[in-house]
Amino acid sequence: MLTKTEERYLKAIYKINELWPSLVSTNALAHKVRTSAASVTDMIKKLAAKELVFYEPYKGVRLSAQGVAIATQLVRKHRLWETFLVQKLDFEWSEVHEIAQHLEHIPSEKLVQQLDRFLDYPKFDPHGDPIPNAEGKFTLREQLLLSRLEVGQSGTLVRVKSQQNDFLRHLDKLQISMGCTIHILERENYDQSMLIQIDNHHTVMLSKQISIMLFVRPA
Amino acid sequence: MLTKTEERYLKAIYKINELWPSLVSTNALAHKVRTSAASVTDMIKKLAAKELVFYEPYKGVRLSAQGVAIATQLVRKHRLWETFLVQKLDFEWSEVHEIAQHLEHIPSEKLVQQLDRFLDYPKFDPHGDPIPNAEGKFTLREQLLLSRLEVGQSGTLVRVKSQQNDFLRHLDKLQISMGCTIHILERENYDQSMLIQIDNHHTVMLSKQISIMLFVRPA
DNA sequence: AAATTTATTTAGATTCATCTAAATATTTTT
DNA sequence: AAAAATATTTAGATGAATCTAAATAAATTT
Repeated sequence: MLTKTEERYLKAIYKINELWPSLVSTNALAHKVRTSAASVTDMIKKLAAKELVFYEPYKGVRLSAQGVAIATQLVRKHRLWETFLVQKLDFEWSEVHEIAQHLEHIPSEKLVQQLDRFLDYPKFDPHGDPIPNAEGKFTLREQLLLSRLEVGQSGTLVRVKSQQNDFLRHLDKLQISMGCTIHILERENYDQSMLIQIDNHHTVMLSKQISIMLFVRPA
Repeated sequence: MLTKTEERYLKAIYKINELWPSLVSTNALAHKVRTSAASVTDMIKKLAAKELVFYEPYKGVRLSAQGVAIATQLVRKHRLWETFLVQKLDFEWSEVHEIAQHLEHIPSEKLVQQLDRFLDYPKFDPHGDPIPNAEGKFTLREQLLLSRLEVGQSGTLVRVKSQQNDFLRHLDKLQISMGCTIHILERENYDQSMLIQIDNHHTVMLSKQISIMLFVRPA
């Protein structure tokens, strides 16, 4: 049985590796779990002793097959709970990440299974992230960074790249929500900001910073 | 902010005190939280320093008003989660206690509130235990130990006194479930066992041991 | 009331996850 | 390739929750 902390590290390694597929550095991991590099080294050794990661001192760490399996189940639980909180308990998408961080560590195979069934086996969570099934498999959708769309093109918002509270609440303010249609009206060359129209309705300026955080399915 | 362990102790004191309204002894508490008396003494001092309990060395411990408030909220969360697991996720009443032990420590005021709403403000959990509301108040129903009913009398099962897995599964086997009608047909004098009829249908022998674990509302 | 038994507390050690500071390895700059 | 900067590991300490063993207090028995 793993401690909550061990699970946190495994999932952090998984997530970093998802973005940057290579050995995960001690520092990157320390940043992700908000602790010191020294603590990370300690924990990595523990996980290596349990054969959940492969570790080469000074080089970095990567998950073993077993480590991947555990991390995937954590991601599954996290995303199912987020879906539950939004769909059933009327939470905002900006509120659920933190609570799901706790819920994902509740130990019960049956709980996840029944939750999945209760939600009718959702494939994506409120942020558009894919939900692994019981076997750890998940669907990848066609997706493209909004910043890559050309002027004149349109896309449907299918995923956001950050769960940060203030980022999501900013999107709320702009009335940008999952599934909305975004049409590119203009693009400024000097700062890559873009003028967009949302759901054929209102028009807003989007900074590059934001446009690289949104995934769309091109129309 | 309290640790999960501190919360466990507070709730344990609350529950022991509920059954035996007096100072809670170190040993009783040690037994309840399955640890040593020495550990309990340590923890009690910590809780006393936080003014959540009043502690007299060698005499015992009792909750302060603040301690009662926290314990009551834990009971509330525990019972709401149990209700959720049975009503929404199709768990058996014998399976939910352990999972709820974990869920009750998830920190989020809004989570409890929304869960309560989602369940439509239930007053009792699957074992018939009253669910405190957000203010900590709960309803007491008229209830009587089944063992106190006379031959010829009937009652409706409204509460069970234990959450133990094997006890509840034994009731399942006897087809005794919450809300069923129990009619006393005979009582043996030498061991206080009773012959009962359930829902005007099948007939079984109940040992005293079991009859003192069931609360009924007399018909 | 003294002796014995039982309950409780104290003392000292252990494990987990963390920290800071110092040492060492690696990478980058010059 | 040497120097400087950065990243990583080691060493030693800390706080939380636990343990065992020993000391002490309270309750019970004789």
